Order: sequence, then structure tokens, then C-alpha cells
Amino acid sequence: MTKTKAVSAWAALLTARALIVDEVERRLAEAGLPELAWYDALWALERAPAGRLRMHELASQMVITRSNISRLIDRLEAVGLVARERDAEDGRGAFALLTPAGRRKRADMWKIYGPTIAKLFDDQLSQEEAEAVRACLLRVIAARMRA
Amino acid sequence: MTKTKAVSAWAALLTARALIVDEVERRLAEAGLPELAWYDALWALERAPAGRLRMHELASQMVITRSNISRLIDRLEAVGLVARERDAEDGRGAFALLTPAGRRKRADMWKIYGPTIAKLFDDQLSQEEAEAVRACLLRVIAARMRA
DNA sequence: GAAGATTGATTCCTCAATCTTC
DNA sequence: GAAGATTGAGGAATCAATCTTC
Repeated sequence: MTKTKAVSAWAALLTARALIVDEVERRLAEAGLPELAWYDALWALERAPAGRLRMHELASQMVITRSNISRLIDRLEAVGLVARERDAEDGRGAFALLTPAGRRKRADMWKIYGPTIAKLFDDQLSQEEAEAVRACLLRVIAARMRA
Repeated sequence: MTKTKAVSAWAALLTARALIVDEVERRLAEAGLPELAWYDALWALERAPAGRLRMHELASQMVITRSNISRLIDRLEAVGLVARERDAEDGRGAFALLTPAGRRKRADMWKIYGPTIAKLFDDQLSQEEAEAVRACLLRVIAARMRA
């Protein structure tokens, strides 16, 4: 209930994330690349079977609202990184489908994003520490998912 | 350059943060309280000497743009949680100053925010793990600050 | 002319209402 | 009538331009 430490683990997490995201965004913009939100969407699609996801699936993976995903896909579609596809089995549903251009763009972004995270985050931790942090956070995620 | 793990520590951090922030926002809204961004601003001011900060100091602590802070303070000022104060020594500068109402509002928000973090985050980790995660993240923050 | 802050225009996000298909 | 997705309207974030004081 009361703050026990000057800076809690949670507060440190928020600050670390904000600082790093800020720097990643800066470097992406500098390289003439889109913002991180686009990367997240493209990467979620690339991981998915057949490179496509239903709108609500994509939204939940990105922890974003459903209406927001419609407009995000609008913008990605407008520049040809994603295509919309109606679901043949359920006429209500729509897929977002990664295009070859979208696949290439994600790879280009990773060339900036990956090394930046490696330098600012991973390089600050030993292998064991990174693994421990990862395990802790996966447990936090699992607990939330269960709820 | 290539992804070495299915879910890296960094990816887990992003997901954990998004899920928890989402739930905190939901509970704050449910309790009729303002959003988390307001809490961050109020808390930054409360920690500061005399409960006030220059606009650019507040902006940098929140990792937010300078123009954004002007409008955020506009809103906080409009409902009496913060007051503006000109700097007597440097006529260009302006302070954001926490009001008593602002202090009370932050405390009210913490009654929701604190226990939520305790439950969703801290309770998932042992004392040692929390301390280890905290130490790691503080190191990440320090490295970024130095740059 | 540079630092500190604000404002105007644009883009983006969010809520509620809508449309379509089940 | 409910699930899935989109749209319209209002609020918030961003960029560049502006104003003021140093």
C-alpha cells in the first residue's frame, strides 16, 4: 500500500521501457522508417500462420483497442504493407494479411530495432540476468493472462 | 541481428507492461479516477522539492515532449490539481506546482494503483527476484542516461 | 540568436453508434 | 440478438512555427 523503496522494480520497468522506446523511435525516424507500432503489427502478422490474423486477434496481441486496429490497418494497407482479406467461412470476419513489401519493411526496421535493443538492453545484463528477468516477466504475463 | 529466443526478455517486458497498464487504466476508470498519465505528473511533482518543477524538468522525468506537457498541465490546471507559477529569477521559465487537491488526488489514485501493481506484478515474484529485476533495470536506465 | 514555453495544424487514439453476418 | 468489424465525433499527442526573455 505504501511505497517501500525509493524506486520499485515496477517503476524501474516503466522508466527503462520509456527511455528505450524513445530512443528506438528516434533512430527509426532518423532512418526514414515507420514507428514502432507498425513494427509490432507487422511482426505479429509474420509470426502468425500464413502471415495473417483476424482483426480482433491482432488487436489482442498488440494490446490495443479494436477500433484502433481498423485505422492502423487502413494506414498499413494504404502503403501496401498489409492487405485485407475477407474470411470465406465467416462473412463477418476480416483478415489482415502481410504482403511481401510488408515482410521486407519489417526486416528493414529490425536492422535498426534489433541492434538498438541489443545495445541498450541486453548488453547491460549478463546472460543469466537476462534469462532471470525473462522468466520473471513471463510469469507476470502468465498470471495476467490467467485472470 | 536475428531473434535468438521465441520471446526475448525485452519482448516480455513490453508485453507485461502493456497488460498491466491496461488493467490499471481499467480499474482507475472504473473508480472514476483520471488516467495514469495524470498520476505520473502528480507523483513527479510530489517528489520534487517544494512540490514544483519547471516544465522541461517535468517533461524529461515523464519522457514526454515539451509541447505535450503544456497541454497536460492545461488540463490538470483546469481541474485545480496543479497551478502554474512564473519563475521570478528567469522570466522565461514556468513552474508546475502541485495543489493540495492535486496531492489528495494522487493519494486517491495510489489506493487503486498501488494494490494493483502489488497483486499483478510484485506478488508474482519472490523478494529476491524483485530485487534482482530492479537492479537490472536500474542498470539499463543508468546506461541510457549516460548516453 | 538561443533557451523556455506555448500555440496551430495535423495525425492519431478512444468512445459510442452503426452496419453486416451469424 | 450477439459477434466482428468499421465509422463519426471528440480528445489527446506530435511537429513545426511562434512568442518572450535571456
